[in-house]
Amino acid sequence: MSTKERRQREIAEREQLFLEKTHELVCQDGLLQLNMARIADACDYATGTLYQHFASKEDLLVALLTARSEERIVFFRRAASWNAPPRDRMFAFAAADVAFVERNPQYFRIAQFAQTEVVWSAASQERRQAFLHAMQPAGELALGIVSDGVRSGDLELGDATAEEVALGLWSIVVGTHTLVHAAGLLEFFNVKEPYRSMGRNIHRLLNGLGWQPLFETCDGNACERYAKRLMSDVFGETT
Amino acid sequence: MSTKERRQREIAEREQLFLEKTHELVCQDGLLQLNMARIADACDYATGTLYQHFASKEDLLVALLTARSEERIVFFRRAASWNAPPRDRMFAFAAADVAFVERNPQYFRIAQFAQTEVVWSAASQERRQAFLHAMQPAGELALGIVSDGVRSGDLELGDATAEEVALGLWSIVVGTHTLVHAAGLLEFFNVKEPYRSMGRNIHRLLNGLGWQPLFETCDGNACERYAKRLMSDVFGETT
DNA sequence: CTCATGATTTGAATCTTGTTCAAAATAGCG
DNA sequence: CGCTATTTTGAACAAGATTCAAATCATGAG
Repeated sequence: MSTKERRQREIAEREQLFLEKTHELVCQDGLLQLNMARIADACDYATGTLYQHFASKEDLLVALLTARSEERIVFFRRAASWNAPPRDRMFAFAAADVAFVERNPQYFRIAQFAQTEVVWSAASQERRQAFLHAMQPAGELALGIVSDGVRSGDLELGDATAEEVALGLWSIVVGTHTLVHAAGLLEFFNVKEPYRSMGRNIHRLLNGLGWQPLFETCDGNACERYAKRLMSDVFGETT
Repeated sequence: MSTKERRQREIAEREQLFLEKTHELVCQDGLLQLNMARIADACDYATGTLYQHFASKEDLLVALLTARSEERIVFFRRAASWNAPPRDRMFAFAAADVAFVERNPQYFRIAQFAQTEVVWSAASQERRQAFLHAMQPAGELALGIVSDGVRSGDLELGDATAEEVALGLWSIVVGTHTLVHAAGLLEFFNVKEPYRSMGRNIHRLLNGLGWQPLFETCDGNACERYAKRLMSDVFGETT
């Protein structure tokens, strides 16, 4: 039935609209002010209609995260497909998430909130699953870079697994985001330029893995230049 | 006035009671079920009385975190005062937080939730400040270990700062906690035994810093033995 | 001991916001 | 053009955070 298909499309479009407006509202007034009635209002629909798409507010938040994740994956993809040695691509991969979060500060806020037990467990199974699937390419890309490193002979895993290496970077990035976003925390502990420090610590971790070519972190200027070049080469003009 | 002092003490005691019962309720029924009326009820006080201590639910959560932080600091302190080379103490420091969180799974849940923008910004300035001050010893201990490393000649900072080194460990630990607590995430990405991987990655980071004596992470069994010994030596019997 | 006064406590009332569902509107179809 | 099924609506409901007027209690003077 073509009418059925049209209907399907209309519903999908409306869901997009809801998600986009929600994103707008969050950007505008913050997560704190977000409420279901306001979202429905902003889209000129009744609250009930909103609930035909999302089982709960939590569900909507996870869906929003999923929708916006494609954009995040674009950054990862760009880092992974950089024409550079695997070690640089691995570093770029971590930098990709910093670049993304810096351009989308509210994304991390929502992610942090949505992945909280209270919110996460209140979202529907399907939405959570959809989020994980949306993130899957990121995992695959990361593991791909590690295998490239092994294949090219730059990296010897020994007893480690590719997942372990990826987890190392991932946890540094997630942890740094978390600390950066906890207002007042890093200032209190006298940490300046956390992302710059993060970059150097990632270099150290990769050095510690023996991933060739090793990178000299003692020279602050060199680190600086490296980061600059990477950012312009990989995340340069587009978007 | 002695009566005034007694009153003061009584109020402080009541605040303790509120915090303890809240903690109990969270452990029992989870953060999701927590509500102000129930807390007041469980303590045989009216809701209004609860609000004389805490400006809001968020305020109470941050206060709870602060109260329980002393216990967390105990773990850090034990690691920092371990009779071992600075590098081992640094490693133990990170392990301390894992040991603490494993024994207090709900602490991290609350911390994660409370440090979310939504909750954190809804707590009062004073409570947030108090939390940061409660955490201060942890920062000082960490920096102390780094300086010990430098003083003993095991570590050369070069252009790095002690804060940067501490941030590296801190972000790995926080990041790993976060990933571990996001239900289903690590399973989905096929990561097994995240804390074990975290330990090895921390060794690699410290190796990458050139912090002597370097630790060979290629031998999985050696890592295992090291972690075992550390746990029993440092967090052995007590508590 | 008694009463006046101020501080504290109480819990019902209020307000906000997420969620539901009966009624109204709409669409599809013979 | 009706008839029926589906969708949309938004007022009603529920849950829980927060407030505040009234009640209670503590203190101290007379």
